[in-house]
Formats: sequence, structure tokens, C-alpha cells
Amino acid sequence: MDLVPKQEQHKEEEDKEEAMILAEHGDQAFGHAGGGRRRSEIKEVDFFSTGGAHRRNDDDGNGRDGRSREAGALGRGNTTVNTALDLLTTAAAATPVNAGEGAAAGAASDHNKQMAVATVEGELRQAGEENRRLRRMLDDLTRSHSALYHQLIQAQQHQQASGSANSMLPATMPAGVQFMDPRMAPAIRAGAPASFDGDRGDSDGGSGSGGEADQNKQDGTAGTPERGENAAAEAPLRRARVSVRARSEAPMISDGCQWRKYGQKMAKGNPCPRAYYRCTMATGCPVRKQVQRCAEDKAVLITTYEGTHNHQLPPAAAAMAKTTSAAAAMLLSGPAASRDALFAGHHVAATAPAPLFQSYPYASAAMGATLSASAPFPTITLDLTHSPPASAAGLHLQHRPPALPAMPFPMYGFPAAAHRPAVPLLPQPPTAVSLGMMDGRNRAALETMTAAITSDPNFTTALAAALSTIMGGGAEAAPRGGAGADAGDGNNGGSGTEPPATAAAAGARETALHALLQRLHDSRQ
DNA sequence: CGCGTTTGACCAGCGC
DNA sequence: GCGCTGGTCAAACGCG
Repeated sequence: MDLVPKQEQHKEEEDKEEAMILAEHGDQAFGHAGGGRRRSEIKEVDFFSTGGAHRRNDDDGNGRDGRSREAGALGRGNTTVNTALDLLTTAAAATPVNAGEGAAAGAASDHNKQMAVATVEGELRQAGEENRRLRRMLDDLTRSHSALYHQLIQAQQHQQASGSANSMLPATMPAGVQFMDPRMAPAIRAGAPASFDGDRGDSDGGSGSGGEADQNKQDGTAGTPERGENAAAEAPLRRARVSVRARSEAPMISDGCQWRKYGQKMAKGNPCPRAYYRCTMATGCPVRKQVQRCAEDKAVLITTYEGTHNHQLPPAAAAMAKTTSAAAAMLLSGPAASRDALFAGHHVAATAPAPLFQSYPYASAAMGATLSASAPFPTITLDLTHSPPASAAGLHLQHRPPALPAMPFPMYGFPAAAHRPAVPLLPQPPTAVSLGMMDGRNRAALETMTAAITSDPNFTTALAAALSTIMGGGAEAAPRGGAGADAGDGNNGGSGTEPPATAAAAGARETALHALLQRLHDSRQ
């Protein structure tokens, strides 16, 4: 698990990124001086698509070639943080000055040019200060995360020392992380910081070789140590389920995986049939899901996930898997008191160490998550259907509005609180965007975004990536959309009717991220 | 013809 | 032990 950014292999992209930043900021500055737009509008921030993170508008004449796909690894887990933001201040400032030197046609013209240059320099200084401030925030976040992670490792070690080998892993490992992405387990147990692992879950997710390897994992005694060593412990945990409630007219929410329907039953107390799907992205993948419409509100689609993927996931699928894994982790590692109360009558395999859950102080409330005590298995429900009313205009990006909206949806508070418990980011009730008011495409994209942001074990990295992306300038709202469109397209099983994310969804993401940043900023003042 | 869906049958767990 | 329910299987069917 490499928290260390892949700086070497992405250096070239970063260099190009810096050039892009320069161009854009220069454009902004002149635009401002001339009464035009103050800043280039950020059109899309895509955390997940293969190319979206670096996709941008070509208005500045620096259109990207095919390398953007490769560079897009940032959204899939490239932990590279563009920390070269300050460079634009000095480098960009030099450009207009030089441009002005050779154009001295007259005294009045010179004066105007000097005024313009002064304005530009002021703008650039402001931008530089803002960049530095953001970097400080990022550093703080990184430190906070490291501290929390250290707590987690300590808890693991403590558990390992005091408990049996079998009980250790389920007790300390977020179950979903373990099962949804077994590759993370060794690194976590070794104390290595987890990284936004989307890059590994996507690159060859659908390749035959990967499938073979996955099959080996599946067929062998253990593709990963924990599968073999903790087979007994896995059994109960695998029964944990994560249910996602979302308003959708589509027969199935787009989660990036391939599913095959293997059954349908009429469930008691619900006129709508329940469909059973199993993951077909790899042979033998044990993950299954149930899809059923809510009896009370047929517009609400209830998707329940169970099991662990034994294969690599495309970005979109990884995002959803992370959502479920985070939820499962919260479910299985939550504070004993509340969980036991909720799960009275259910046996939960292990008790989570307090430090682990301390990093999720608001998780349940923030995510709108509810725990079911009546379900046959421990089930956590992520209710994405309820959210305070808000203007749909919140979907549209307002570039640094005076008063940024609150978190677009409850889950946004989760990571902030998770990794900066000392900063009261969450207590405010969520307002802004109601998922229930969004159309299916926006919602799917937002859910995907939510997934990555809220469930990523290394939120700092995710935030860093997002910051880097945003600071990189306005990304083009590509027609194919972000949200792992590439990976999300060839999936959805037979009912793949959900379109890729839209620009509106990207706008929502931007707004959300701005809100997050604003809260971080406010919290520090 | 291959693949995915449909649908009735079968099985296991649970409560009474 | 029996019945109910959830979950899965597998043959039949439909579609491209």
C-alpha cells in the first residue's frame, strides 16, 4: 500500500498540469482585468473516471491528447498531489511582465499595461496565498490522518497481543475493506498507510489475466492470507450486508459491476418481487446483491450487497464497493454499546477497538445509516433517499460563493469527521442537494462520488487528489462523463440502462467539494 | 448458438 | 414436526 505518490511516473503529467494551471490563471487574470470572468469555471471534477481527473476544457488551446487517459489515474487512486501550485505565482507572473516590456508604444499605453500587470500580479499573489493556505490545510489533514492511522495500528497490535489470531482480524479490520479489497489487508496489518486503491482496481479489472489470477485466489486455499488463516472468522462477517436505498427509476443502480440475475422471489409483505443477482465480473465471485423496490415507496430502490469481490474492480465498482465496505466496517466495528443495542439478538463476531470507531464519530448519523436488528444478518442501510429540501441550483457550481452550501448530502460529513475528529465539521445538519430530487443519472454519479469520498480509507489522499484536480483547473464536462464511465459502461449486467454521469453530476461534485473545502477553511479560522 | 432472464422446484433456517 | 420464508438451482425460454 503505497501512500507515497507515484511522483516519478506522473511527473510528466504534473509538468503538463502546471503548464495548464499557468495558462488558466493567466487567462483568469486578464479576464478579470478586462472585466471578464474572474476565474475559469471548473466544469468537472471527476474523482473516478479514468480520464476525468485530468480532462479539461480546451479553451485555452492546450487540449489534451490520449495521454489524458493515462494521466487520469489520479481519479482512480493516484495519490499524487500536485504540490507545485505555488509555482504558478512566480512563473505565471513573469509571463505578462515580459509580454508588456516589448510593447511600449506610448506613455498612456505603458501606463495601462503597468496597471494591468499590477492587477495580474495582485491576482497571482492572491492565488498563491490561497494555494499555500490549501496546502497547509492538506498538511494538517495528512497529519490528522496519520495520527488516526497510528491509532488504528496500535489498536490492531493491542488486539493481536491480547486476543486470539482468529479474532484479531475481524475485530480490527474493517470488514468491508478486508473483503471488498483483500489486497489492502496485508498492508494495513503491516501498518502501511492505505492508499486510494482505485488505481489498482481498475487497470486490468476486466482482463483475462486478472481473471485467472482471481480465479486462483478463489479456487486456492487462499489468494490472500486472511482468507486462509481466518476462514472461520470470515464466515460470520461475510453475512454482514449493506443495503443502499436510493430513488431510482432504473431497475438497478449502476454500481460498476457486472451482475447476472439468478432468481426472483416474491418477498413477504412487499408486492414487488425481489431479484437476486450475483457478480459475474470474475468466475466464482461470491458477491451477491438483492434488488427490490420499497413497499412503501416504489420509487425507492433497495439494493443489498453481500459478500466479497474476489477480483479487481473498475473505478466505479470500486467506489461502490468502498461505500459498502465502509458501511460494513462501521457495522461490524462500531462501538460496542450502540451496536450491541442495535444488534440485540445478533451475534457479531468481534468488538471493534475503540480507536477505530473514534475515527467515525458521526458516521452513522452523517451517512444516514441505520442498522437493522430485525434482519437475519447484520445489515446497515445507507439511506440516500432522504435529505433536507434544497435548491437544485446547488448542483451548479458557484465559483467560491460567499456562503457555500452545507454538505450536499449527509455522507459528506463522514470523512471529514472521520479524519479530523477535533474539528467540528459535522454538527451542522446537512442541507443542499437532495438525492431524492435528483434524476437517476445524477444520483448514480453522486452516489459513486459519495462512495469514494466517504469510504476511502485514506480520505486525505482522496481529498488531496480532489484538491489537486480542482486546482489543476476547470475540467471539461466530457460528453462521456466521468464517474468511471469507461468502466461503468460495459457493465450493469443485462439491465445496463443507466447512462454515465453528467455534467450536472460533476457540478454537484464540485459544489460538494467546495463545501467541504469551505468547511475545512472555516473550521480553521 | 451463446448468453442472459424467467420461473418453478428445491433446500435450509427459523419459529411455533 | 410442521409450515413459512428466504435463498438458490437449473431447465426452459427469449433475444441478438
